[in-house]
Amino acid sequence: MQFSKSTDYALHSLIHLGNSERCNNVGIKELSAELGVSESYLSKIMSKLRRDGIVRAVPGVNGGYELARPADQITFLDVIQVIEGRQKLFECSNSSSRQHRLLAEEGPALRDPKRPEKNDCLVEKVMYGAEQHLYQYLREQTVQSVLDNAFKRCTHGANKN
Amino acid sequence: MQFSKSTDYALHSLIHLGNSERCNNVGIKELSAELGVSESYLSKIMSKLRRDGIVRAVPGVNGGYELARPADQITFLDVIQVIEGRQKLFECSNSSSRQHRLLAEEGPALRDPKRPEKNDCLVEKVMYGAEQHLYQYLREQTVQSVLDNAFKRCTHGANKN
DNA sequence: ATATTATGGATATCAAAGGTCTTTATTAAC
DNA sequence: GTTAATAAAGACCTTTGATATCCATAATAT
Ligand code: SF4
Ligand code: SF4
Repeated sequence: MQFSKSTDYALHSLIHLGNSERCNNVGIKELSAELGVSESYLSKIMSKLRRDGIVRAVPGVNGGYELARPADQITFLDVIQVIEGRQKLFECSNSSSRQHRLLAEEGPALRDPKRPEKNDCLVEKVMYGAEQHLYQYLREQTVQSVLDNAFKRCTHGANKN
Repeated sequence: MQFSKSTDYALHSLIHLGNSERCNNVGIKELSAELGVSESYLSKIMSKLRRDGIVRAVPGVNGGYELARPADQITFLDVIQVIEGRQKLFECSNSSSRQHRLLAEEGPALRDPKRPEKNDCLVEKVMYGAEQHLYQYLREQTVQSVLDNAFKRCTHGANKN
């Protein structure tokens, strides 16, 4: 249960793009040098980000990447979901076991009344809650907020001396 | 970014143990049949849980497993950390890159004053926050709470008809 | 003693992450 | 138009980790 290196790279790339908004179109060469990751591999990641509308890309001379929208509208959750995929945090593997009947079909009379037969699983419900808590937090963290904090600390440190 | 099947199995095993507190010592055979998982594999998982003090085990005739402490003191976080390990959700892979200097060493004068040079990384700080949010939620979810909910739903369904 | 049960190690299998290389398509500049 | 620069996409490889099985060993009740 850990985020992949690709997510790491994607986040750092976006932070660099956000910090280079002056001269648009940052090339893969620059990103690669900045992060210390091979151009080949990093370009794969950038392509993913482009397909998902996080960045724009233009090929050719003086081409490169730029953020597709303001940095304060690119959340950590956005990035993580692009790179890691949108699968659920927990996916039941054996819903046909005997266990299942106890936890998800307990009330044999509770079936028809109102709601049909949604996800009544109690374990999944807990895990779904965990997912939502995590996502809610990650939705509030943006590329811009990291840049702001870096800037804030910089000036604050300067003032202090 | 998904919990492993092992975590799934571990949780279901513990739920079953918690539900069978009457007749102590549930054998691996019973657990295996209940979950539909091979005895070999499941026993590995149970061993892990035992080494970490989640369950007790006794070998020999009429041996088996039982919860090592009350079900309301076994949290989802406990189980997840035993099975998935205690690694951090995000671990920086290239803290020697140029990027790093911008984000973690920005204030060149902020070094000595008070705190030495702790984890000043802004990205890790965000991810650590995510981890704490997730963990806090998972700490509140116990094996017992799942059982309670199952029981509650059962009786409620019975009353309704 | 013997049957039963958990433990630990060795090993096999498979999918995914991580990474490289080559070819193609697109653009700017000459 | 030609050319150089650049991103995109696909084929490939390697390493790692999850999943899973089997067997030999230790412990326990009868
Ligand atoms: S109770 Fe939920 S998690 Fe367990 S087997 Fe049924 S659906 Fe899956
Ligand atoms: S800024 Fe943080 S995450 Fe980025 S390279 Fe430095 S330590 Fe790692």
